[in-house]
Amino acid sequence: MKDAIDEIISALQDRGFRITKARKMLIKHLAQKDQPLSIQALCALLKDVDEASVYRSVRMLHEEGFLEEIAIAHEAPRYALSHGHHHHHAVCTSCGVMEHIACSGEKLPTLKAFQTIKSHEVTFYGLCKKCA
Amino acid sequence: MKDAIDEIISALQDRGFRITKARKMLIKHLAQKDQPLSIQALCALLKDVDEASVYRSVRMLHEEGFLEEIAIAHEAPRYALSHGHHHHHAVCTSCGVMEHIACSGEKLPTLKAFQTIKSHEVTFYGLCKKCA
DNA sequence: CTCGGTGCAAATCTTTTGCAGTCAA
DNA sequence: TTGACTGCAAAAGATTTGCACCGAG
Repeated sequence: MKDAIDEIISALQDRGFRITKARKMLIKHLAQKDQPLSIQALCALLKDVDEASVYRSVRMLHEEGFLEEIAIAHEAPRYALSHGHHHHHAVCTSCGVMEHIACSGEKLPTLKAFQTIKSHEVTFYGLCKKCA
Repeated sequence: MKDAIDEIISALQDRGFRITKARKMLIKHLAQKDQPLSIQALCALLKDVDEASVYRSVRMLHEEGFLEEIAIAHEAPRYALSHGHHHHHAVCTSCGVMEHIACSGEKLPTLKAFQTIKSHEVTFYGLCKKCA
C-alpha cells in the first residue's frame, strides 16, 4: 500500500507536479481507506485542507489518470485510486460500502462482502450510428 | 403515445394529484421526446414553467413511480417515463443520445442505433453481509 | 529564488424552501 | 369555495475562480 502511494508520488514528480500536503494527504487517505470516497467525504477527512484545494487536487489526479471516478445512482460520484484493470462495483444500499468486482474474463466474479443483490444496472458507452 | 400520457394523468388524478399545466407539459415532453432528459434540459423546454416547479414535479412523478431516474457517468441524472420492464442503457459519448436495451432473458439484446461500444459499466445494488 | 499550489473570499450554479396568490376540482 | 400548486425570492449547498501569499524544488 505504501508502494502504491510512493508510485503515484514519483509519477507526479516526474510530470512536474509538486508534492504538497494536500495532495499527499488525499492520496494517503484514499489508499488506506480502500473505499471510493466522495469529494464531500474527502473534505471531511482533510479538515485542514481547503475545500477548493480538495476539488482542485481531485480534478488534477483524475485528469492525470491516478483517480477513477465512480458514478452511483442517486449519489455524488466517488473517487478511488486507479487500479488499471477493468472492473465493476457492488454498492450496499444500506451502509454504502463498495466492493470491487474483477471483470477478467477468466473466472466468474465473486462477491465476498455481499449477502444479497437487489438490482443491477448495465450501461454501455459508445458511438451511435450518426456520430460514428 | 397519447395513451401513455392519458394513463399517467388518470393515475395521478386517482391518487389525488391535480393536473396542472406544469405537470401536463412535463409528461408531454418526456413522452414525445422519447429520450431521457436532465432537469436542466427539461427546464429549457418548459421555459414558461418556474424551475422550482420543474424540480417539484419531477420529484413527485419520480416518487410516485411514473419517472425512471437514469444515472450516467459524469453527468446529471436524466429522467424518462417509466417502462415497467427491466432494461439497461447505451449512451453515445458524442451526442448523448440514449438507447433503451431490453433485459428480458429471452433473447440477446440488440443495439439498433449504435455503431461501436467503447466501454461498459456494471453496478450491483444490494446488502452487504453486515447490513443483511 | 521562482512560480505552482494553497487559503480565503467572492462568484457562480444547482437545488430547496417559505410564502402569498392562483386555479383545478 | 378551498387547499394543492405555482411563481417568485431568498436560502442553502456545491463547485469554481481571482488573487495575494507561501513553500516545494
